[in-house]
Amino acid sequence: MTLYEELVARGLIAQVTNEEEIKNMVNAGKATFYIGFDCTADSLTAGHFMALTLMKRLQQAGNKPIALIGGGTTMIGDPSGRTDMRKMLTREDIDHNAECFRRQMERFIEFGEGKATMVNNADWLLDLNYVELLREVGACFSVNNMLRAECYKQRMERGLSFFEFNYMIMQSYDFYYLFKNYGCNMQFGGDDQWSNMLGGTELIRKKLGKDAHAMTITLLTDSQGHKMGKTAGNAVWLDAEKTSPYDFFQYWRNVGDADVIKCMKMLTFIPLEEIAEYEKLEGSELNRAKEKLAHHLTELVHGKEEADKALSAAKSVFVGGGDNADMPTTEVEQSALVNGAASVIDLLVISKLAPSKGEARRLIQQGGVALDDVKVDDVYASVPEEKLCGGVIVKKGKKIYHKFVLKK
RNA sequence: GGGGGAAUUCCCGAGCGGCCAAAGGGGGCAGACUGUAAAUCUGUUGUCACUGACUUCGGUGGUCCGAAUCCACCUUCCCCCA
Repeated sequence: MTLYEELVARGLIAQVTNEEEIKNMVNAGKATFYIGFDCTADSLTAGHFMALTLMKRLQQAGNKPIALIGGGTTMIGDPSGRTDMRKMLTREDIDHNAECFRRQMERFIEFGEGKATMVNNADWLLDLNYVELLREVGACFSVNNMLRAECYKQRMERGLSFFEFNYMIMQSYDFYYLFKNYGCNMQFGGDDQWSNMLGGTELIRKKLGKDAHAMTITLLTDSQGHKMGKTAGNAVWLDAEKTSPYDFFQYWRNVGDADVIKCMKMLTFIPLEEIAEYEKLEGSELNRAKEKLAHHLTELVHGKEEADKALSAAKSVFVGGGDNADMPTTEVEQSALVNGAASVIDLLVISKLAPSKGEARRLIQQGGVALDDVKVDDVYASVPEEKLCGGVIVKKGKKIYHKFVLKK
């Protein structure tokens, strides 16, 4: 099976400019492609992850990846599919975020001479001269067409500033710049980037009379059409500090039945034949597939050791037995004790299991909290110091377990 | 430049002087049912010292015994005319 066939089989490809040419180029390892990452946060997310795996797949087949950090474009913010303007970030924030991205990517993609390259569009975008740019590039864009672009649809209803409107031009310029200076002949991106990417191929055609290609990756959505990689509106981060390996593992362990196989195909490097085996599973047997998915992804992002730990911690909690040493744990300060005991409400708040005392109280009232597997029915319940020394396990809801130990 | 609207709790959206911590929906959380799934039903969803108090309705001042609701100014956005 050729690389391109595999990408199709995994359901990764959404749209392409010219399938035949792209297929041949990619299969032959002749593509130099780029994917842009806007650094609006200090860590990559599960959403970026698919793009990273794609870069890796292509790199393995001999193609040359360019990871573009959007130090310049982030100064504007992509309005695609958004209903409101992004908050403006300072240059310092952006530089910091770009650095964080670089570190995370380096663990995943091979950079270096003859391998992947990393560039930052701040290096060329920030020095552009306005009038010059208008004459050189602006002349190539039709406002009429831009307004018709899918990515601005939503914003047309609520208002789009000229500032953000320019995002497409910046992104197109990136592609043009990389084409000229790095021989980059293809761009990848999320499917929501399609219009922006076409802007680039068009610019290259108009300015240089050459063909460049674009290809978008299917957006990973669950069976209800929601974007995956978020919990309650919060991103699932690749940074262990922001999303612990255990939580990362749990996120994938908990995907819906209808989504496991899709996730396996799109995110993992598990061979398709093996996935086909998992696809035969039904009902509760699918839990095996979920476990595999979660372990595989956690291993890719955090390493085998962390993945094993997360698996064993999850097993100890949900199946019994196993080792609970790696369960998420909070060390309770001596100062949190009142009369030699820590109230359950305080524990819930300290560990952020509950955002406020009121919420913690409600959780207990609704029977959502258990202490060492015994339901807590008193709002004022507390854990005595002796017991806390040995460690207690608090269960919040059905799936969240957290260990508390008194800090020595 | 002229005219007309709008800003409400996580989101959408009611409220238009006291009965408003603010309807309804979405989302979240919890309970029941389950397979760490989905669907469904129920409860809950500002903070705290929780039968009470405190802080919230774009911002700042004002009117009033009393303001999310009225007035003035400011900020941002939308629509129409140029």
